[in-house]
Amino acid sequence: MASKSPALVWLRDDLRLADQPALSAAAASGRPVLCLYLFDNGDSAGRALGGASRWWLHHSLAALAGALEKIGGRLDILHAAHRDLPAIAASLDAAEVYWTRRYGGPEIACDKAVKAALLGAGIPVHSFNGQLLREPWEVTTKSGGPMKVYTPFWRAHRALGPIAPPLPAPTALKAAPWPSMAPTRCALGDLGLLPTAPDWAGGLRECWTPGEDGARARLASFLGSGLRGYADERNRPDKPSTSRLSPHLRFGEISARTILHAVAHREAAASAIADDAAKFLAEIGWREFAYHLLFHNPDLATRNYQPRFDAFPWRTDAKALRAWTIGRTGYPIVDAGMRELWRTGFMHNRVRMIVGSFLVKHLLIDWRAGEQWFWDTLCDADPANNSASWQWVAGCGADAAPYFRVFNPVLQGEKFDPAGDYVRRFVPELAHAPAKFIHKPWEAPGLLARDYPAPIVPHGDARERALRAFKTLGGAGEPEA
DNA sequence: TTTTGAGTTGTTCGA
DNA sequence: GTCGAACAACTCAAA
Repeated sequence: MASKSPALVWLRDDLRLADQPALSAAAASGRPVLCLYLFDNGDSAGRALGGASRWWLHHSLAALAGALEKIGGRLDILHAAHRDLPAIAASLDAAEVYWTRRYGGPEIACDKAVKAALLGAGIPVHSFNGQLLREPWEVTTKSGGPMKVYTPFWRAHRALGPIAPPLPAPTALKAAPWPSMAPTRCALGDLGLLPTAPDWAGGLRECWTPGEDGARARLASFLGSGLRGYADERNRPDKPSTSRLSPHLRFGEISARTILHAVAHREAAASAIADDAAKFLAEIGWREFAYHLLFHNPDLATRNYQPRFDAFPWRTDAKALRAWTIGRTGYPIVDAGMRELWRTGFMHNRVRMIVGSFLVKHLLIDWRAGEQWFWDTLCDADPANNSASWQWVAGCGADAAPYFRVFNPVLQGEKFDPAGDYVRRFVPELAHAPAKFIHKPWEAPGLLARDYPAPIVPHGDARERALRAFKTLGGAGEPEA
C-alpha cells in the first residue's frame, strides 16, 4: 500500500514536545508527521522580531530539531510567509494540518485566512490551545463581557474549574519524507538570526539555555529552591528569587499548564509554601490577563487602552531617551536595570516597573518608546505581556497604576536592593560605592565616579512635573465632547 | 436599576 | 524611626 499522506504540524510559538496538543494529536493520527516552522521574521504578527528574540529563536529551533530527531521526527524550516502555508501544505501532500492557536490581532487574521484556504482545498485543520491555561474568551463577566480588572478576572478564571493535566511528550514519531516537488528547505543558520558584527550575545549565552530541556531545568531549579519564600523575595533583584521562566514561556518551550501542575504538586508536598505558590501562580494569572486584554484589544501595543491618554502631552527628548536605553540616567537602580536588559536580554520584574515609571513619569516620554526598546532587547517580549505591562505602568492600561504613583528610584533601590549588590553587578562604576550612597552617589562628595553621570533630572522636580501633566487628563469619566 | 465594595506593585507629609 | 492620612475620584463587577 502506498504510504499515507502526512499530517502537517505547523509550529509557531510552541517549540516543545511535552504538553503539545497539536503535536500529540498529529502523532496519534497514525500518519507520518511533518513538523514545519515557517520563518517570516514576525510579518504575520505585524511586527519584526526583536534582536534578543531572534537570538533565542535560533537556539530554541536548534533544541527542538534535536529533540524531534531523538524520537524519530524531524524539524523542517522554510523561509516563507505564513499566508503561503496552504500552498506549501498542498506541495507536501498534507492530509491534515495541526497547530497551536495564537491570539494577537494580525496572527488571528492570518490563521483565519490560512484555515479558510486549507478547508477550501479539502485539507482539514485542527487547532488547539497550547499556550494558555484557558482561552482568552472563556473568562467573562456575568453579563458576558470582557474583564477589565485583574483580581476579578483571576478569581473568575479559577472558578471555571480545574485545569486538565499536561500531556506527555510523544515517545515516537514517524517522520514523513520531504517531497522533491516541495519548496527547498532552509538551514537554521541561513535564517541569519544570530548577531555577527558585533556579536553582542555573550551575556545571553551565559544566562540562558533556550529550549525545552533548559525550560524544564529552570522550572526544577525554581521548585527546588526559589518557590519557598517567593512571596517575600520576588521583589528582590539582588536575589535569585524569581523563576526566570518568561522567555521559555514566550517561545512555548514549556506550557503554563505544566508549570501550574508542577507548582501544585510541590505545594501538596509542602503546605507551608501555599502563600508562595499562590503568589507565583498569580503571575501566571497576569499572563492570562494580558492575553485576555490582547484578544479583546488587538492594537494593545500601539493604542492607549484608555482613550483619554491620546491627549497626553508626551515630550520628545532623544537625548534623555538615549540615556535611558544605555543606562546612564544617573539613578543607579534604573541604570542597573537597563544594563541588565542590554547584557542579558532580561530584567527583574520589580526593576521593569522602576525603569518604566522613570521613562514615563520622570522623563514624560511616550510609553510606546519604552515598549519598543523592550521589544528589541527582551528575550521574553511578547505581544500581550509587554504591551499590557507598559500600559499598566504608564497609567493608561486596564486596572492601571494611579497617576500619582511615581516611583522614587532612590527609595525603590534602598528598599529592594538594600546592600546595593544588584547595582554593583551591572554598574561597575559604582562597584566600590558604600551601601549608604549606592542609590544616591551624588550625595557623597568625591565619590561620584568621573565616569558615572549625575541624575539627568532631579527627582523632586520631575515628580511635580509628572503630577501636573497627568492631572491635565482629568477624570476617566470625563464625558466625551 | 441602583448600590456597594473593591481595586498588584507608592510617595510624601506631618504628628 | 514609625505611623496614618492624603493623593482623586473613578470604574468595574456583582448583588
